[in-house]
Amino acid sequence: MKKPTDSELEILQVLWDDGESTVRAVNEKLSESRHVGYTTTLKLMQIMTEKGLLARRKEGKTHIYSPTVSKSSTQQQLLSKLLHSAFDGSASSLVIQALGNSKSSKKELDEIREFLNELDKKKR
Amino acid sequence: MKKPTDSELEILQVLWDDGESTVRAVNEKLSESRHVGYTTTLKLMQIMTEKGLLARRKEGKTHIYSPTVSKSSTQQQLLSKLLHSAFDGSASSLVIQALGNSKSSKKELDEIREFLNELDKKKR
DNA sequence: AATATTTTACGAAGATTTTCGTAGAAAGGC
DNA sequence: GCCTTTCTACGAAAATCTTCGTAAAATATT
Repeated sequence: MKKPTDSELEILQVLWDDGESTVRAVNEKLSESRHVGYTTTLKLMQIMTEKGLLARRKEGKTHIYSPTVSKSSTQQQLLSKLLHSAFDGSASSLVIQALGNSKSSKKELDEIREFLNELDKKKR
Repeated sequence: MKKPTDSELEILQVLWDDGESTVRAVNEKLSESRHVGYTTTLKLMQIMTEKGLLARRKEGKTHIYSPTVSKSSTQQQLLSKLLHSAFDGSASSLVIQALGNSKSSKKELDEIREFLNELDKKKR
């Protein structure tokens, strides 16, 4: 499956957050942060359906769209792309960069430590 | 500064690895992994110079190019973009995804743990 | 000096992504 | 039923990114 474009990702985010939605609903959500015409959103969602990123069913006169790809698998895909294109495939250097420049809370850092321990367990 | 495109990033990688280089050298490096015409690389590097991503000086008849942006700041830029577009700004979830799907060595994991401890120290 | 090679500059084609106008179909209100 | 609103389909313009052909300038070779 091909990587979603930036605009496509925006739409996926809305659908992951809100669940299946009409074009109108998605467009209104997007319009909160920037101007975007209704038919622009419509066209993108039609294209995404052709590509297989979205599925739709008809309800009355409108279509209701839902994602066919999961959030985590998409995140994985984008992350893996970045890992190889910008970090020479070194996950640890990516992770350290990510942590270095983000003000993560103590709680989040503990969460990560916990995760590291589990990984270790599996390794042993 | 605008995010480099995929092709631009490839070129930056060569220059970060090898240091300042001619178009020919960059093109040869790129050609190791995929076919790409000499003038294609030339054109891209000219555009990157216009954009301010590269600088060049003349030596004899050829130009010698060098990056004006650092690898780490570019990584940071791309990471931050991904963080917000795909991970709702949650660095910990990005990090956990990154670790979960990469087979990092014990040593790398320890490196990360070490980094977490330093972050904690600074937090206190 | 004539010829060949290398490099640059330019422009434009091709591909992809993003945007929206227009027309027509579908539904609802009067 | 007729008018208004909402939605879809289509096509194409605009923007960005990628690719390369061609020609001219600079240099090297013989």
